[in-house]
Amino acid sequence: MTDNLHSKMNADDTQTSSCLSDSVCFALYTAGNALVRAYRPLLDECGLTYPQYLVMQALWLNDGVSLTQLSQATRLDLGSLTPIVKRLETKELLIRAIDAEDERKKVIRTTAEGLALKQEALALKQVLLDKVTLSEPEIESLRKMCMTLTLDLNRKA
Amino acid sequence: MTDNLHSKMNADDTQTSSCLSDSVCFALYTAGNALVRAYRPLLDECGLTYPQYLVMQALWLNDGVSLTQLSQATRLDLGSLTPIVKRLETKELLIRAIDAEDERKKVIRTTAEGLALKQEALALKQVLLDKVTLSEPEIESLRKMCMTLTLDLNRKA
DNA sequence: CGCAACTAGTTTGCGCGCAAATTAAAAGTT
DNA sequence: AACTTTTAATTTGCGCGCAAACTAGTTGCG
Repeated sequence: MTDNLHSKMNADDTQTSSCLSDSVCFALYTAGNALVRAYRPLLDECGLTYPQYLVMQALWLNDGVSLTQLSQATRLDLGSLTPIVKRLETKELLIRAIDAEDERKKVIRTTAEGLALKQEALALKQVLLDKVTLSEPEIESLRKMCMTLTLDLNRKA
Repeated sequence: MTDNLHSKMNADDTQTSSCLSDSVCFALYTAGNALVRAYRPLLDECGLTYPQYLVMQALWLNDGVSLTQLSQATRLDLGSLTPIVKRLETKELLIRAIDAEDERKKVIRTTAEGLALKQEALALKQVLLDKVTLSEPEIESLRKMCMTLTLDLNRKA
């Protein structure tokens, strides 16, 4: 095991508080980066980045939504989402139309080409899953704790 | 609870494999983003970004190392690290010297100013920790699973 | 010695992630 | 109807994260 930021904790770490808390931040940050990095070569085959993949997933579940709705579904910032969706439109995987009811809103709809990508893209999960040594209950527990953490950190108070 | 990408899973999710696997990716990615976002206003007081904070932490633990060693400690890419370290040098929190033994290597050393930041910066952890509703064992479990996942995903085979 | 192979670090290019400022349309107010 | 306020989306600026190309020392090997 190569030694990283937190693999060895000396005595005075207890002094500057638990050290656990920050260690988990480092671990989480690193795991997130590793995830996107691992997904990249797989998604390259589909011509997608990971955030773009998230957007397509959201649309496969729920098509014809506004940008704001898409932002809530993917938890991506609107300012991040606009260029991502534009790139997906350039790739002709979706279309951005103006909502007739409310001209501020856009209606995002997958194209046939975008829909066609669904089976291929969703199959990639298994490739990554096969590399992971965690058990299914552990993975589910990890997922739940990540979601709890996200909610906790997003809370204003 | 606002509905996001994976909070509702319909029947045919089981068809396109477990859906668990991908849900955990989404959760992990989102939690990582939430973490950095939550840290930002706190670290602003120290004039640091989260990756810059990681680098300083690594140096507080182990000063006078090469860029490559720093890359291993923080698990940050060398290409990411170079500009980060340069910015920290601009802020006069560290100094980049050339290793006399091997002129390819740089020796990164914290300044007095960089060291002075340690107590202030490490205290910020507690602020974030206070927002989190997970128990200490859960946090430790989360940390371990993230590290396992990182190792798994970085494995070549 | 001379030269190929390797290593440490930098640079480049692209796509985020997000805060802040901006634009334009809708809703509320008097 | 004329205004303020709110909302939806875009734009701008900056700092990553990383693959790929590059530069410049170092090592290995005949």
